[in-house]
Amino acid sequence: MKTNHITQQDIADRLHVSRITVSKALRDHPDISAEMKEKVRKAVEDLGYSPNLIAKQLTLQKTFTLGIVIPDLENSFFAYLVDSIIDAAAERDYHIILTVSREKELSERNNIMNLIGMRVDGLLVCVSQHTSDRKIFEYARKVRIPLVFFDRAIRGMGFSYVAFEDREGTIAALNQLISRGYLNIAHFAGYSNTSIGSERCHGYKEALANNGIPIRENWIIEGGYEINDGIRAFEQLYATGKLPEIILAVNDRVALGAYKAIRRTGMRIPEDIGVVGYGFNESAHLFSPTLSVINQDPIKMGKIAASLLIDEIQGNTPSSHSEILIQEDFHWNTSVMKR
Amino acid sequence: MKTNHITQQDIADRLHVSRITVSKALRDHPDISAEMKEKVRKAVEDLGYSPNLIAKQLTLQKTFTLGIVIPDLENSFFAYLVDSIIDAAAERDYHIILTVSREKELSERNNIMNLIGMRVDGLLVCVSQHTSDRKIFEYARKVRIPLVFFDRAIRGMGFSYVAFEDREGTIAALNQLISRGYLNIAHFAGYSNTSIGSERCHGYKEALANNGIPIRENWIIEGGYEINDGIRAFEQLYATGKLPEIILAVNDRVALGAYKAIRRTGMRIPEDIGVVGYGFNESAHLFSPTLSVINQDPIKMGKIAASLLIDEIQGNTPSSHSEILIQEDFHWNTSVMKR
DNA sequence: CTGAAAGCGCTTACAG
DNA sequence: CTGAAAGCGCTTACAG
Repeated sequence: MKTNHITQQDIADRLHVSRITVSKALRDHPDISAEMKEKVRKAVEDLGYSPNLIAKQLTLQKTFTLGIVIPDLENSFFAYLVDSIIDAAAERDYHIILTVSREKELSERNNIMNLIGMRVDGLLVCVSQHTSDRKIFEYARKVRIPLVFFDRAIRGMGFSYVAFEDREGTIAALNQLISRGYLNIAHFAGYSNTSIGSERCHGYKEALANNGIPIRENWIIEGGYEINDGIRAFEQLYATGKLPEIILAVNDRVALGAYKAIRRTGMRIPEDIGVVGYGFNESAHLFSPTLSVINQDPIKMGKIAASLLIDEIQGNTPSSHSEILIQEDFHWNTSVMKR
Repeated sequence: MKTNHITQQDIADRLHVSRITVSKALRDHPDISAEMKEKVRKAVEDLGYSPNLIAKQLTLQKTFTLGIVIPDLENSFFAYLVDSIIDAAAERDYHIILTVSREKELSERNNIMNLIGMRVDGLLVCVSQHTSDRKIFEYARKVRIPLVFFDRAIRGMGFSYVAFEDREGTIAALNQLISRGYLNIAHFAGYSNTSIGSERCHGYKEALANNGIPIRENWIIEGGYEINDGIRAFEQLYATGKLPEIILAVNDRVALGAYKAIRRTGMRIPEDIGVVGYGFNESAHLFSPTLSVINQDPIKMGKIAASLLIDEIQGNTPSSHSEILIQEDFHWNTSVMKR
């Protein structure tokens, strides 16, 4: 069964005018008389006309659509982020086509090609963990499609980038903890070949070094971003015999894994050991005790990335290669004892 | 700065053939010689040709795109759902345009109109809580666009619908609890004018009635789907003086609110009071103690809804008005003491 | 104030 | 094996 859409021609036929007249009336062109516009308005109503945006896009060579590429929607950080991108885009009359790479480089590539094929006006991408080939981004560059990276980027290609001031945020948070007397802090790290993993780990090391605290290599446990990685990391740490006062987990899923593993040993949070993660308020409050976090606001990031991209699309930007770093602040919640 | 896209004409020019030849070669048409196809393939590579899907869609009168309308992406149930729709759609070569209504009827209407304007091949919608006007859905009917409701629907309009077998699932779960001796069960209900709220509440009442347990009206506390609603409900219940053994919360956010409010009183879960919610494993395991849930698998729902819709689009379906109910099973986790 | 022409980038019968 | 014609539904100068 075919769908049943009315065209401008149908309206024109009914009113015995040309379709150009209808097109103009619809866009409130000064050429057209008020009476004619009113007639058209009525016919639109009666017939249930819905303008074919595809045709409009082809004609205008603009789609008013943004393509998003994210690694994973099941991570609530990204869900909030996408939600805020949708809002920010809608405010400026853009739609969103959403694609998910599932952290696979191949899907990422296909998604970007498809989005370019759909002629989205711009691309918002958070690269997958394993992306190493820059070819697809060189292609994006070649066809001159505006592209903004957020949260995770391929650097040095001249695309704009929105990220958190991760290293600074880490240092500030740890300084605060250290000044309260917490000198024994371990780090469950991500991978050092991702910008997030390496920035956070560097921040950790720098903070300790700045405060003259020696770094114990077996207190830095590298290995992934999932719940199980947090469990494994704690087990490994536990096996060393000597436990820290606080664990700095590279993200909230790893922190959750740490919670689970800690509980299994019978230890209590925060009395026996404290946990600090990176995250945002809504997700920190799903933990009990509520997770202390170096705060990363996905809503703020989404807004900034979307408007940066739209500015580039509309040519409001001086440089098309801005790098925006969002400040982080430490939220001291109940997963760390107040001192 | 304009984008820089190659067209079939550009390829034709370079190869000194007509664009029709190129078009045919690209779709592997038998008309075209193997050598010519090879030449075209090479030119595509060299020039970086990316087919303009907009033009293709206009010509074919098909977009291979599904429009999604959900109330809220920040609810992880929906995030998982959308993710699984994206996957299921991708498997059959469909894209997704995602819109979020934020539970507002007006946004919902605008989103649907836009999606129809974009000429998506079909619509997947979960109606907002407050939708009362059917006009937009009558319009969808009129233009004959395939539409499948999921999770929440406007009934009686002849659209297909995928939902959970909520009442049965509730009854089965409560039977299990009652047979273990839990006779005092309260219900934090949603709104009775939403299908979810009323189905769950009916299931609750029926289960008690079936087991000859009198219904205490002040143990049914109606009022919303958010964390704060759960907090408020528990405070109200607590004020009555007489507490149940188990609280059946209408969803996981309300359950989380109950957790928080319970903790504030110094009571322990599950020793002093148990909590049961509706949800899915991934979200239940974010709770500690892990939440016992009447299981609702968003991934299953997404897959079913997407393939039902695509079947309707492709005309593989006998009736375009199927109603699919997904079975629920009870996951007895640590938020209720084992008896 | 109204309309004819050309074009956006593609595909699909139909000829040759 | 290759191409000319018509069309998808819209918009935008340009005439009248």
